[in-house]
Amino acid sequence: MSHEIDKRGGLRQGSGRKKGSGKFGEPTRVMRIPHSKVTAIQAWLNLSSNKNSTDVLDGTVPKVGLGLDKSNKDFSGFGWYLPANDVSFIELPLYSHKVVAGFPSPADDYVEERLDLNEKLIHNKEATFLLVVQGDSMQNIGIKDGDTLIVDRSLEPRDGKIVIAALDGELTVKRLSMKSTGTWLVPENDDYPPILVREESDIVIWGVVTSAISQF
Amino acid sequence: MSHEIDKRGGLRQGSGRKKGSGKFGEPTRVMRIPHSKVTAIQAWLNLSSNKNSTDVLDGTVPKVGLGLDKSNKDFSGFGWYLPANDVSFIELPLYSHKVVAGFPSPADDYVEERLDLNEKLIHNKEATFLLVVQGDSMQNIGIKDGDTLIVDRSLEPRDGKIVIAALDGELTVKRLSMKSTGTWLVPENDDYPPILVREESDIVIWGVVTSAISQF
DNA sequence: ACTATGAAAAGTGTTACATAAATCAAATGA
DNA sequence: TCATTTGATTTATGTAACACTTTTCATAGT
Repeated sequence: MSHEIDKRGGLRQGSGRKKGSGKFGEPTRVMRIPHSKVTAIQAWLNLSSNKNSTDVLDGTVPKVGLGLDKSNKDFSGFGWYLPANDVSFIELPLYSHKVVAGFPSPADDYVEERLDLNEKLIHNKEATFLLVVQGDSMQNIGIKDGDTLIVDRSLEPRDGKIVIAALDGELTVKRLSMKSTGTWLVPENDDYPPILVREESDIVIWGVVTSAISQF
Repeated sequence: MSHEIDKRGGLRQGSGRKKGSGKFGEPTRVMRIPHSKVTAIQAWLNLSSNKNSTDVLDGTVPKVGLGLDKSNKDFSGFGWYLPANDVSFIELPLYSHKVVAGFPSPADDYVEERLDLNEKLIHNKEATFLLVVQGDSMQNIGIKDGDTLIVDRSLEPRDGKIVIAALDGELTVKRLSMKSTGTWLVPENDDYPPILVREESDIVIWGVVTSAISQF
């Protein structure tokens, strides 16, 4: 005769571990990572899974209607932070065009203003990094191959802004365009087509380009 | 009777794919990554897979991710402006906390080296000044109305350099061209003609343009 | 009512596996 | 002879599978 089977457990609704209860709070997937970056990525993952960390960027994180999920919140991780060195100050004379119509010398009274390039170009040094452009997809607005971009990740990506976007694992610089037709990443070069950002697209906005520097 | 077995191949020394011939140039391991960070990490790995480069400013555009859907032909690649500590990170196979500090993080503690834009852009502080462009005569090389130019008076104006020239009392930015036909000030805009600098012209070269800055 | 027990559902790190790509040497062909 | 083809060999790479672990809930037992 059959002895009593333990009736504990059994199929029941709502049992089991809850989704999102892991240390990342979201689903995961496996990726192959080169050894030299394993430690760095682990550190980053630990950083962002640390809830009480005083993330400088909290609160200034862009919210975009890009079909992005809450992954937006974790902007904290990437980009090389190269804040301006606050020790060294170089003040430069700035001549307005009308003034230099004459022949002033840098030492004379025609100097209207002196400024520090760091102050002029970097407004939020903790959230600013630089990168170098390769490619010509933005040449119409003067961003050329080899130019250095100053990127501020604390600025909200708005319609019309030049943004750095990681789309399906590739970094691009494009103009963000939010139309009734959807959200687009628009090159400034007629040889390249605009890219429609679909709902299911895997996209992360890394920051807003505030300046482009060409060196001759 | 046994027919002839193909004798091609067979065990041999040194055959096969070489170690380090993958896109990362080093061994890899699998890691579990939260979905929200997959794109960012992919982008970062693509950026950093410029193996042989020790050039601080260089960066190569990633090739194809194998098996990955990389439909996006339209791209502008980037090179990072790599700070010194990142070079160390690449060259030294250490996993100390110091090295991980090269990994981008919003926390100030993780920034080892700060970049000074003044140092990057200005080489001779005493002889350098800024001015703001008016007009579009140099738009072909990305110098646009409103851009800020960094001008070094200590550099010698040579053929091909972008210079600030005062010609007959008027200040212009042009490319200096010294040909057998004479000395020319050449606009980078087809709507404007090159200007021949005659013997009797009243011309002073104010300096050589080293950088142009566009702000968005 | 309170605790203990065990099944269920999800998380996590690692291994395994199926191709893909790269490389070399023998075989083949010009 | 010398270049090309062929196929084995080796490493690379993305994903599936696995062996746990952890969390959660329903029921049993006290």
